[in-house]
Amino acid sequence: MTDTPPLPDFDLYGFTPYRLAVAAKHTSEQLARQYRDRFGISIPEWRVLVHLAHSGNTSVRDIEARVAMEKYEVSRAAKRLREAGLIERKENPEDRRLIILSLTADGQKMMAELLPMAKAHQAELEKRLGDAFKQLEAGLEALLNEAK
Amino acid sequence: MTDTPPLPDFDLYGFTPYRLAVAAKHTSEQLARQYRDRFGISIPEWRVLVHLAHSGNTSVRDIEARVAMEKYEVSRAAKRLREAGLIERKENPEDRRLIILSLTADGQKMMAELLPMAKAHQAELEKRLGDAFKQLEAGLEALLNEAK
DNA sequence: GCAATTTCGTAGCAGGTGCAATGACCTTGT
DNA sequence: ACAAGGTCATTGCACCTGCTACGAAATTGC
Repeated sequence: MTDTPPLPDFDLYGFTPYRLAVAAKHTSEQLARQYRDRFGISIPEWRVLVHLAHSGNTSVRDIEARVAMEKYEVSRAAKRLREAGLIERKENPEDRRLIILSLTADGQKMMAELLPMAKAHQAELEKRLGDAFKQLEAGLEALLNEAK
Repeated sequence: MTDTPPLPDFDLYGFTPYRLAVAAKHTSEQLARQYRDRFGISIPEWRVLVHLAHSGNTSVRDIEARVAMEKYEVSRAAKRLREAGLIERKENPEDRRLIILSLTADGQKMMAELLPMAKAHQAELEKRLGDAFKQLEAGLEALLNEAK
C-alpha cells in the first residue's frame, strides 16, 4: 500500500451545480416521461413546441436565443417534429436564409393537451414546496439574471 | 388559413423544471469545461472521482445510490477512468459480484488539483449571489429532501 | 442441498449529442 | 457591381446515453 497525498475535503452533496442538476432531473422526469410515453416527444422537442405555442411563427435562430438550446439542437428537434407532422416550415421571402416554423393543426391539438399538463405540474410543485418554492425561485431569478 | 383552437397561455421562462435545467447548465458549464480541457474528464466521470475521493473504496452500486447516476453510467464512467489509469478495480472476496473501485496514485494526484478548483468555483458562486444563494439553497434543500 | 429468484455489473443496440465544417444566402466596403 | 466577410440552418462524424438483456454470483424458499 503506497501512501496517499491527502485530498481536500469536498462533499458532492453540497456542491450547488450538482444539486441543481439533480433537482432539474427530478422535477422534469415525471412530466417528461408522461409526454414521452403519450406523444413520443423528447425534451428538446418539447421546448421547441412550447416556444412555438407561445410565440407563434419563429426561426431557428429565434428559438435558439430564447430557449437555451444550441442551434443544431433546435434544427434537429424541428426536423423530427416536421417528420411527425407537428410543425411545418416555410421560407421567409424577405430573407431566404431564415425559415419560419409554426405548429400544424395536429401540433396545436397536441399542445392543447400538453400545456395543461405542464401547468398542472408547475402548480403541484408550487403547492408541494410552499414557502421553499418562493425561496427557490428568488434564488433562481438571481442566478438566471446574471447569466446575461 | 384554417382556424386554430386557442392554446392555454404558458411561458417556458416561468417553468421551474426549465429554469432549474438552465441554471444547472449555467453553473456547471464553466467548471466542466475547465476540467474537460485540462484533464479530459466528463461530468459523469467527475462525479465518480469525487465520490471515490470522498468515500474511499466503493462499489458501482454504492456510487449509483449516492451520486444520482444510473448504474450503467457509473459502470461506463468507471471503465473510461480505468482506461485512463485514474482508478482501479479489485474483486470483493466477500461477495464476488461486487467490485471495489479506488483511485490510483495518478487519480489522487489529479483530484488534489481538481477539488480545489471545485471549491473555488463554489465559493465564487456563493459570493456572487450573496443572499440569493441562501434562498436558492433553502429551496433546493426542500426539493431534494422530498425526493427520497 | 438445490432450483428459483434476486442482485451486481457489463455490453449490444438504436438513437441522441457536441463539435466543426459546409452550403446557401445576405451585407458591407470599396 | 462584386469580392470578402458574416449569418443562418443543416449535416457528417465520433462519441455518449438510455434501455434492455445478459452472465455470474449470491440469497431465498422449499
